[in-house]
Amino acid sequence: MRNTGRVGRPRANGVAASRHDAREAVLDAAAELFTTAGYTATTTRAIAELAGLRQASLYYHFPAKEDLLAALLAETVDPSLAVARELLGELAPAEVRLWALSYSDIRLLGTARHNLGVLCLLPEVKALNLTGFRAARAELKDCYRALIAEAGAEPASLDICTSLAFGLVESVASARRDNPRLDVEAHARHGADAVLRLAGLPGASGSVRAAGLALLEAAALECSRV
Amino acid sequence: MRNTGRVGRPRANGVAASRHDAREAVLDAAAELFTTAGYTATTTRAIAELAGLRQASLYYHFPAKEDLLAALLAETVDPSLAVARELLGELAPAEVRLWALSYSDIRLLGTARHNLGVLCLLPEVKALNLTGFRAARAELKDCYRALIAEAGAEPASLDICTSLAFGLVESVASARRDNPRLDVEAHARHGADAVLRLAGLPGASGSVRAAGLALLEAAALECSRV
DNA sequence: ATTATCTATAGATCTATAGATAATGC
DNA sequence: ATTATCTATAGATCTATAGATAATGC
Repeated sequence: MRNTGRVGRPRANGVAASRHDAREAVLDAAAELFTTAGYTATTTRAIAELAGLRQASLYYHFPAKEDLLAALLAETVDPSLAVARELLGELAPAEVRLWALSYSDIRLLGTARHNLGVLCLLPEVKALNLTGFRAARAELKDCYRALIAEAGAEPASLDICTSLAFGLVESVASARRDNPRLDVEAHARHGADAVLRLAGLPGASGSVRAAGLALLEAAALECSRV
Repeated sequence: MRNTGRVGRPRANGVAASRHDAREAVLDAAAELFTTAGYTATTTRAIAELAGLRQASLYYHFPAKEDLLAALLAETVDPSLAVARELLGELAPAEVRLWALSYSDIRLLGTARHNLGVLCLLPEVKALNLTGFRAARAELKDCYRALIAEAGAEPASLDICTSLAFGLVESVASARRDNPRLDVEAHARHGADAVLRLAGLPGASGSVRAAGLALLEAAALECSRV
């Protein structure tokens, strides 16, 4: 063959893609299959087929199947963590920052391609040694804890409040799986309201919402998606 | 060998168990491994080893691996559904019944052996054809919806409220995995309070708690664990 | 005869590696 | 020479079945 414009042996299916695009296509296929069928239940052959190349060719882009999962998990938690770190340093009241963080996280999880949020809940994530992701998720949870504490919830139930808030936010992944046509924007607003209420804060007054949205927009934090 | 008191060829490891106990041991082993490693990642060999018999002997008790998962899922959702059906027929205010249902479900999920709640979140459950479980879980969710509606939440957000409440209740499974020493009783009380608050109900006053607990005790609903 | 197990294995995978190949780049 | 793929396959599973076996029950 001549002049496909790409180096390397052509694909069996004829499609040509840049190195970067090939990598993305593989990740995209893995995301779809991992989220719907599960990690172990998804074979490298199925991923390759969906991505348009042969099974063995995956290993040119990723050293092992586990690295696909690691890359996708990072893609899920890193943007959330970036927002959380920014918000921790802002001057707005803790209540407003907690609302903004909850809203932003629900939105990120709800709009990410292929419902990547469910990956966080896979047992394989705990069993495999995905240290980087686990540390990032723990740090994110700590941000919730810090904001809840600063907003003045009674300290006796701080851990429980944090668990409940974090669980509520992450549950958008289940909700989205149960109902793929979920109204993510509404879910995010009501969900963030709910986080304030369950933390025992007056919250959910229109002013907190407005301040939270303004805060995110000011810092252009919503666009920090990878 | 003579007089082990059990019919059938003795086990390789010498332990004798009744038919019923053998079945329970297999389910117990499957529960532990499915919840920690995942369904597909758990091999029938590993289950058998933990249960104390040979891989092929599983198939005397269950026709296929999938039936193990189905049995465990039923064990998880059936008690919750039984409570929900009872509560729908009670005369107490919807607010109290919603509190009681949330509290009871969080407690059931939080105290069940081996954190079976995480099974509901496995992608395999959606991919495989576990019709019975899926129907039961949908009915349970409908009970939440009915109680939230009856308690007077604004109808525009009924579906979202229901998703959030259901997600918050089920999230005890993640919380328990993150922290195995979780205080389930406290989590259940705060979680049920949180469900009322996120539904926009005044709730969480001591009187609702007391009435909810009394309602469960009166109907002896908490003991309906399989 | 019935029961509950066992041993052995068929048949179908699955992940990852080895090494060939078909492009472009120089 | 370098790059990105391919074909082929090693080696290790995994689920489920076939058929033997070692108890008790009658």
